Amino acid sequence: MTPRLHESADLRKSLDRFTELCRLANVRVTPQRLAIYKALLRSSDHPDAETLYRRVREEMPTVALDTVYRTLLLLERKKLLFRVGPSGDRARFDGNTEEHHHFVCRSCGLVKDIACEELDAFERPTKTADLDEVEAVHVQLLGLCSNCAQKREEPSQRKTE
Amino acid sequence: MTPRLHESADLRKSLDRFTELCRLANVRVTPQRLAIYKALLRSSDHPDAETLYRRVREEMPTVALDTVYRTLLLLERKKLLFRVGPSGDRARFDGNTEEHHHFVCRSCGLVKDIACEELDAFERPTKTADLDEVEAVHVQLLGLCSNCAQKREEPSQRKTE
DNA sequence: CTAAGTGCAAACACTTTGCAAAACG
DNA sequence: CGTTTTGCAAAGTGTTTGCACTTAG
Repeated sequence: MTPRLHESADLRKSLDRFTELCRLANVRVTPQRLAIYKALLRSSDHPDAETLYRRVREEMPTVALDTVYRTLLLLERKKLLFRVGPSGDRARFDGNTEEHHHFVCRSCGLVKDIACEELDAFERPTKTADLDEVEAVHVQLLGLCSNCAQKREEPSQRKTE
Repeated sequence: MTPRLHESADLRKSLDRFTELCRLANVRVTPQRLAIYKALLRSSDHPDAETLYRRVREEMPTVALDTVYRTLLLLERKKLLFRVGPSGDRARFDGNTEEHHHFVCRSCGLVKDIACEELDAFERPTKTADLDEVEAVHVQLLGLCSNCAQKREEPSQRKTE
C-alpha cells in the first residue's frame, strides 16, 4: 500500500484547498476539522468514523465522536471525501478525491485501492439518460479478500474487521 | 424503467434455480423465502429491507421484518442478490445478478440501473494483485439525481426517499 | 460581538439475536 | 420426528440531534 501524502507539500496543498473552500462556503476552519481532515488524508485504509475518531484523539484527545461525524458529513458535501465500502455496512471514508477504484470484500467489508488501467481509460458521462448529474465514477471489484477466502465455509460475519 | 421478470418463464427459471441451490446447500425452501425472493425479483427499484417487507406483506401478511432480513442475508450468501447503494446508508437490494451498473444519488440514495456499453466491454480480473478473489464488478456513477439537483442548495437529508 | 461549531447525552434508525412455537423434508 | 426456520420482542450497532457552552472571524 503506497503511503499517501507523507510529503508535506501535498498535504499543505490539500489543507489550503480545504481552507479556501471553507471561506468560500462561509464555513469555519476549526482545529477539530483540520485535525479530522488531516487524519483522513493520512489514512490509506478507508477508516470508518470510529477508527478515524481514535486516530484524531491521539493528537486532540478532546474531540467528540459526533464532531467527527459532523465533519465527515461536511467534507462529503464539499466533495473533499467520498464514502466507500459495501452498502448497508457502516460508512468508510476516503479522502483521496482523485478518481480511483476499489476492491471491496463482501464478507469483512475491507476496502483496498486498486490500480486498473482499463478502468482509468473509461471516461465518464456527465449526465445519465434521466439527466442525473454524474460527479464521479466509483468502480468496486466485489469479492472475497484473501483472508476471508481462506476461512471459506460460509463467511458469515459481516462485522469482523 | 423496464419491468423485469414479468414473463413468468424467466421468473420460474429463477425460482427453480433458487430451489435447486437451496437443496444443494441444505437450506429449506419456505413460503416466506419464496415470497421474499419473488418480491425482490419483481422490484426494479432496488428496495431496502423495509420496503421489500411491505411488498411481501401484501401477499403474505404474516411475515416478520426480521425474516426478510434473514432471508436477504441468506440470498446474498448464495449470491442470488447483491447489496447496492451508497456506503453508510441503509442496504438496498438487487436481485438481478447479471452484471450491470448503477447510478447512485449521493443525496437521497436513489439507485438506478444504467446501460453503458463501454463498461460492459470491460472484462474483470479474477484476482487482484493481493490475490483477492473478484466475483463481480459494480460500477457506480455517483452524483445527484435530477430531483436532488433541482433542490440544490446543500442537499442535506440523506434519509429522504 | 455574534453566528457557527463543539461536546455531551440522549434519541434515532436500521439490523441482529435469543427463544419458544411452528413446519419443512 | 429432528432440525431448521419463523415470529416476536428485545438488544445491538452506527449515526444523528437538541441544547448550553465555546470559539472563529
